[in-house]
Amino acid sequence: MALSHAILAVLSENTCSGYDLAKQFDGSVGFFWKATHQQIYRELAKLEGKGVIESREIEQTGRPNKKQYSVTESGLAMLCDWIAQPSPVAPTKDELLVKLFVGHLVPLETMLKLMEQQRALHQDALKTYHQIANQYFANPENFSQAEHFQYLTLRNGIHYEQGWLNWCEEAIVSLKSRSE
Amino acid sequence: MALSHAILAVLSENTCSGYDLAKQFDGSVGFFWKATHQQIYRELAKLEGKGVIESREIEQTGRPNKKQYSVTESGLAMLCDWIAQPSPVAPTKDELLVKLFVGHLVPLETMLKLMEQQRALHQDALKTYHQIANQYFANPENFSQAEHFQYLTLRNGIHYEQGWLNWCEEAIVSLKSRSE
DNA sequence: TCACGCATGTAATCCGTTACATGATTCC
DNA sequence: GGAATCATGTAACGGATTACATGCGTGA
Repeated sequence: MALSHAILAVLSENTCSGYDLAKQFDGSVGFFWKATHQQIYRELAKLEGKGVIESREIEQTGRPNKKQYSVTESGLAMLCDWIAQPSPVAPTKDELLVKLFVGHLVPLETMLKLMEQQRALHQDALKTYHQIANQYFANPENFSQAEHFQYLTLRNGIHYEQGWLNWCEEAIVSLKSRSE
Repeated sequence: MALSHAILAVLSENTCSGYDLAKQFDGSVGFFWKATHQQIYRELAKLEGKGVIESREIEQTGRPNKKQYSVTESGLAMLCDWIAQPSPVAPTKDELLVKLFVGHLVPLETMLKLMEQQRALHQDALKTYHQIANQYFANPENFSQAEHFQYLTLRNGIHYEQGWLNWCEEAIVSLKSRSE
């Protein structure tokens, strides 16, 4: 159910095509909600059927025409209703932790290698987030309200990645010290 | 694909029934991989078909008989192979962050209420994790290898929840200060 | 007596993933 | 000439969710 709301959310910011949406779900919003273009096109058709979004064909020269979607009044009402509902904590599904849970089944080096790979991935992610912060959110004094909210989601990502990095460090040290 | 591996992982620790598995996926392992009993029964049937697990009927008096599953040699090999493969970072899907992303659409109080609810949920989770640490992992010196690995997954949960709490604090303060 | 725990399952629906498909333009 | 970008979709499959279904035993 939540993909539909995520699409409404993105469309409420800037009306755009399925293709444009797919790109946003592979950056910005994609940091906390992923979707492929196939999911998006299917969902757009459904949402238009319900009347919460509407489309108009945009003629283009040189490139294929596109359908630009926008949120209707009833769609916006639906979105705001949804926002106000309490949200449960997002359940985690983490493959690495499943592996670690039975880490004693493989050589310690194998497990250490996995952990170091994971650490590198989280380092990259953190670096990306810091770059975004410097590029788009350099001066918090001048934020619009919308920017302020988006900045808070970025801060979440930074806390999250930093937390993972701290844990990776701790766990790697702990595994190494135990092997001696 | 990963549910099958998670089931193999749990079964490799202690051979048990679908019902018992379902309970574990609603505690311990469930902290990083959720599954309902329907998913589990379906997957068990598939895994038995492939020959990576096998079952034997346990007669019981007073309560329904149960099928006890255990991992076969080929199943264990498959599990160890899987563990050694590199794992990508688990993608996050977080409803609250989608809401926050378009938080300017609703009154600030609504958003603040959501954030405070979320903070309370993460406080509870952190408390639970600390209790588990005190109950089951009180003296790290005497850990078996298996316990050590499981302790590391618990430490991950603690880092994760603490990170979220820190962010909630920061975000709530930031939202409140901006409203003045 | 009524709810809860034990134990297993079917059925329907929905969501997510992967592959396939088309066709123009632009950049190297 | 070939790859990448823009733009939209179909088809098939598999994973996840929710509801429905059964039936015995135990304890409040």
